[in-house]
Amino acid sequence: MNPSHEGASPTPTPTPPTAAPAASLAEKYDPQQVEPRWQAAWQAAQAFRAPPAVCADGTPDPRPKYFIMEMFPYPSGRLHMGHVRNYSIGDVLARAHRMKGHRVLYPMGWDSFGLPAENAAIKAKVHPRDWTVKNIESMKVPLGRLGQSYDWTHELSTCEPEYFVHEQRIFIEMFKKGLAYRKGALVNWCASCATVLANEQVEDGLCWRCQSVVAQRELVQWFLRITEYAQQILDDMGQLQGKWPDKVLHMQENWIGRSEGARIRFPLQNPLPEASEIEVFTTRPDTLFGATFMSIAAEHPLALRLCKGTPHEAEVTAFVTRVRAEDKIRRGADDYVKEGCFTGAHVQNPATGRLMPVYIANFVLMDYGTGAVMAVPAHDQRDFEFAQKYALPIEVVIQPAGQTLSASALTSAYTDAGTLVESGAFSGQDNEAAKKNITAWLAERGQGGQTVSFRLRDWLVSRQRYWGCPIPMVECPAHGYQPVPEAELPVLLPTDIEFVPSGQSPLASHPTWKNTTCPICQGPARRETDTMDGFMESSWYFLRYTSPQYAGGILDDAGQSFLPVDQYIGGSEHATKHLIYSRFFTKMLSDWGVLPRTLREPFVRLLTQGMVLKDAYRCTEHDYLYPEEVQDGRCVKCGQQAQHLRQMKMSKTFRNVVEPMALVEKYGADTARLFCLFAAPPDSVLEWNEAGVEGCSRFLGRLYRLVQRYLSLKEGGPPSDVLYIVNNTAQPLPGAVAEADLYRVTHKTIRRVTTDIFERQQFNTAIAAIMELSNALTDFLHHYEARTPALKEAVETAVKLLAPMAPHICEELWHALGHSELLALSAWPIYKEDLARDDKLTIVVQVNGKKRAELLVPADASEQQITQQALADGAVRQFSEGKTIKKAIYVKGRLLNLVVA
RNA sequence: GCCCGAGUGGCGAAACUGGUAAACGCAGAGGACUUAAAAUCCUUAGCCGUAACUGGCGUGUGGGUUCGAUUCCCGCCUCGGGCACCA
Repeated sequence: MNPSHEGASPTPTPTPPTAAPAASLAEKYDPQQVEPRWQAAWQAAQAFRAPPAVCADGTPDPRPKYFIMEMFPYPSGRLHMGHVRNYSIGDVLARAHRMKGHRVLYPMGWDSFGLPAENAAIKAKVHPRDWTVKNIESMKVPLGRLGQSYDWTHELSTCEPEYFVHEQRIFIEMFKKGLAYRKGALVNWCASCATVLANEQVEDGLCWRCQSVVAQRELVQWFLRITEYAQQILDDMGQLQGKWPDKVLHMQENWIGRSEGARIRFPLQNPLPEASEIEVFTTRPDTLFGATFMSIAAEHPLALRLCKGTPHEAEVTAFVTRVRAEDKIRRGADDYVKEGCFTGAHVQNPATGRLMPVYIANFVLMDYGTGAVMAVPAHDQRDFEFAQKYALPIEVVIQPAGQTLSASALTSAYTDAGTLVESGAFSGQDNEAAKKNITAWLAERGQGGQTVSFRLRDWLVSRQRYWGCPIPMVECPAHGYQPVPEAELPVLLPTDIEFVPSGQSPLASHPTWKNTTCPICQGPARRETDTMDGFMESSWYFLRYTSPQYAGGILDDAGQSFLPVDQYIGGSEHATKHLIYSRFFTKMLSDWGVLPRTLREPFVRLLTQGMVLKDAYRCTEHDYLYPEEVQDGRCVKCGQQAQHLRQMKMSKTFRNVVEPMALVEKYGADTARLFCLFAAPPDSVLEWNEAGVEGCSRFLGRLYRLVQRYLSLKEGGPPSDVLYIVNNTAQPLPGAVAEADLYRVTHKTIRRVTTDIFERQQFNTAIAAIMELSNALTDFLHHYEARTPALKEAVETAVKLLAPMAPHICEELWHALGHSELLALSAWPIYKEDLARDDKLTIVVQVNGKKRAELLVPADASEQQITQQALADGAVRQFSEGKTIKKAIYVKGRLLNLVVA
C-alpha cells in the first residue's frame, strides 16, 4: 500500500535467483551460501502468496484457511532478539500449515505511527515520514535474511493515508453512534512525551513508553466508550478459554474488574436546588444498617457545594484543593495517609433514618462507582480506621457464627460472612441473602437497585502529538464538534511542520492547518489538532491485512474469507492494552455489520512468547561489562571479581545485547531460528547461551553429513542383511528386521513432531524428537551399505519434519535427495499406525512399588505370560522370596507391580 | 492485602490422562582419528555407597491419599507475574 515499498524485494539476493539451485551438496555446509539461494528461489516461485478462496477456474479452494500473524513491529529500524523469537515461532506454524495443506495467509506490516519518529525529527531534523519509510526498508532486509515466509503482497503500514482513512471513518461512525465523545477529566500527563496517556498506559505511575512520572491534568479529551462492551468482553472470554493463555485471560478479567452491588440513594438533610440526594455504589448492601457516615471524593461535583455558606467552607476548600492537586502515584502510595474533612452536610440513611455526616475523604475515587461511599466502619477496614480517627459511630450489623462482636471491642473491621443483627426486618438473615433482599427492598421503595460496576474506564484516545492519525473532527463556534465530511477524507497531516521541543502539539502550533470551515454553516472553524493514540491503528490492522489495497472499505469479501485470525503470536505485555482494544473493535465492527455478526473475537488462538534474557556482568568500578570484558569471572580492566547477574533483559545499559544479524552472519539463519525454538518452550523465558547456539549449529552440520553419507551409499535394492556392531563384534541383523525398526522410529517421530507442532505448539520437544531420529539414523547408517526403502523414507522424513524450523538447509538437502519441487510447498509426512507399532515391549516389573526388573516381551504377550516371566526373574525372586503375592497390578504394555507380604 | 503461575542433575529442559524421573541439547570425563590442534566420530555420565550390582537416596519443604505421586489433596518456604484505598 505504500508505493515506495510495494512489491519491493524483502530479500537481498547476492546470487542470481535465476540459477536452479544446486542438486548436489557442497562438501561443507555453508549457510551463507545456502540460505540466500533458497530465499531467492522461494521468492521467484512466489511460494508464500496467500491463495484466494476461489481457484483460477472459479471453483472454491477446498483447503482450510489458516490466518496466522505476529504482533507487528514498530519500525525502529533495528531488529532485536525478541523479534527473532516471535517471528521464528510464527514462521514455523505458517510453514507447517502450508505443508499440511492449508490456505495460509501470513502477512507482515508496520505499526508506523509513534513517538520515536517525532523524536528523531526533533533530534536529526528528518521528517517523521522519511525516517519511518527508511526504517521500514532497512527492517525488511533482516526479515528476509531470516527466511520468514511472509506474503509481502499483504503488507501494510499504518502511517499511510490509504490505511488510516478507514480509521478516521471508524472514528466518525463511533462519534455518530455516541461511542466517541469528549469529556473533561483528570488525565494522565506525561511531560516527557508531552501528551496524555490512557490508564492502561500508566504502569506503576510511570509512562509505559519512557518511564517518566505521570502527572494529573484537567483536560477535555476524546474518549471511546469501551465500557459499553465491558460485559461482552468478559462474557466472550469463554470461547477463548483453553486457546488463549490463562494468564492473559486472567489479566483481562482483573483489568475489567466487574463487581456486582447496589446503588443506594441517600437523601440530603438540606436538599440543594441541583441535588436532593447522594448516590453511592456498594458491594455490601447487606451492611446498610451499619452505615454511620458517608465519604465522597474530593472531585465529587457536590464536594465544594455542600459546605457553601457553612463554617466548614474554608477548611473544606483548602482540603479539596490540596487533594485534587495530588498525583496518582502519591494517592496510591502505601504510606498515603487517609484523611478526611467534614463538609457540614448530612444525609439520611434510608434504612435506619440515621443522619450521617458527609465527609470528603482523600481515598475515595471519583471515577469508580459514583464517587461516593456509604461508610460502614464495623465491616470495612478503611471506614473503621476513618471512624476511629474522626471519632465517628461504629455499629455492628453482621455477626460471625459462634461469636458476638461489640462495636466498642472491635480492633479491626469484620469483613467476612455472618448473620445480620440490628437490621430491622432483615435481622437474622444470612448476609449473602440479605444483599439481595435489602437491594430488592430499596428498589421497591425507589431508593436504589441492583447494579454492576466495572473497574475498566473509557479509553482516552487524544494525543497531543504530530505523528499519529488525525482525529477527523472540526469544532465550530456555533455547531460544536462536527465530523469532517466523507468527501474530505482522509484528513492528512501537513508536511510543512516545524519540530521543536515546545511541549505543545506541533499541529496546534502550525500557522494555518487548523483553520477550516464548519461542514454545517461554512463559517470559520477549527480542526481538531490532537491525533489518535497509536493503539487505535493496531486495534483493527488484522482486518486490513486481508485486503490492504481495497479502497472501498476496511476489507473486501475475499479478505473476509480469511477471518478470524487463527493464530496470533506476541508478548503478554499487551494483555490489557492492544489485546482488549482489538476485542472491543471486533465486537463493535461486528455489531455494525462491517464484519459478520457471528464474528465476535479477532484471534482464535493466542500464543504469548516469553522474553529473551541473557546474563550480564557488573564490576563495582566499571559498571556493566561487555562479555569480552570478563575473563574467568573478573573484570579485564581492574581484575576485580565481576558480579554475575542472571536472566537480565537484553538492553544496551546491561551490555548484554545479542545482535540478530551478527548471529546470522556467524551461524546462519537456520541456527538462529533453531536455537530460539529449541532452548525453551515458546511461552517461557529464553536464556541466551552461546554454547547452546553452537549446539544447534552442530546438529545442522550432523544432519548435513548424514544426508551426504546416505547419498554416498549405492542405489536402492531390496533390504539385505545388515551388519550390526554390538559390543565390538559384528553381528548380522536380518534386513527385514532392520527395515521394520527404521520404519518404526520414523513413524513414531512423525506422530510426535506433528502433535508437538500442530497441537501442543512445543517446538523444543519437536526438535528433540527430530534429533532422536537423526541420532538413530546415524546409528543405522554406520551399518547400511545401500539405500533401502526404509532408509530413504527415514532420511526424507527427518528433512521434511525439520523444514518449518530450519527451512533453508532442509530445502537444500531435499533437492540433493533428488526432488525438484520446493520442500516449502510439499506435503507434510503422514504417520502410519501399522508401521509405528512396536513388536516388542519393555515391561517394568515392580515389587511393592519399587522397580526391580525390566522384561522385553512380545507385543502380544498376555498378562499371565508376563507374570510368569517376571516371577522367574532373579531380582524379582530376591525381593519376593518367602512372601505371598497379595495383589498384582498390570498396566497394559507398561508395567507389572507385584504386591507381596 | 487479594488473585494467578512456577520450583526437577553442574546448566537449558523432558516426562501426553497417577505407571521406567532426567528424553533432547549444553558443559564435563574417557577414547578414536590427527605430527598436533580444531572439527568429527565412539563411549560415559543424578547423588551416595560398593570389588560388583539385582543396593540406598532422589522432582523446594512437611504431611496425606494410592499397589504406585514430578503429576492428586492439605500446610509451609522461595521466586515470577497480575490487581491493589475499586467501596
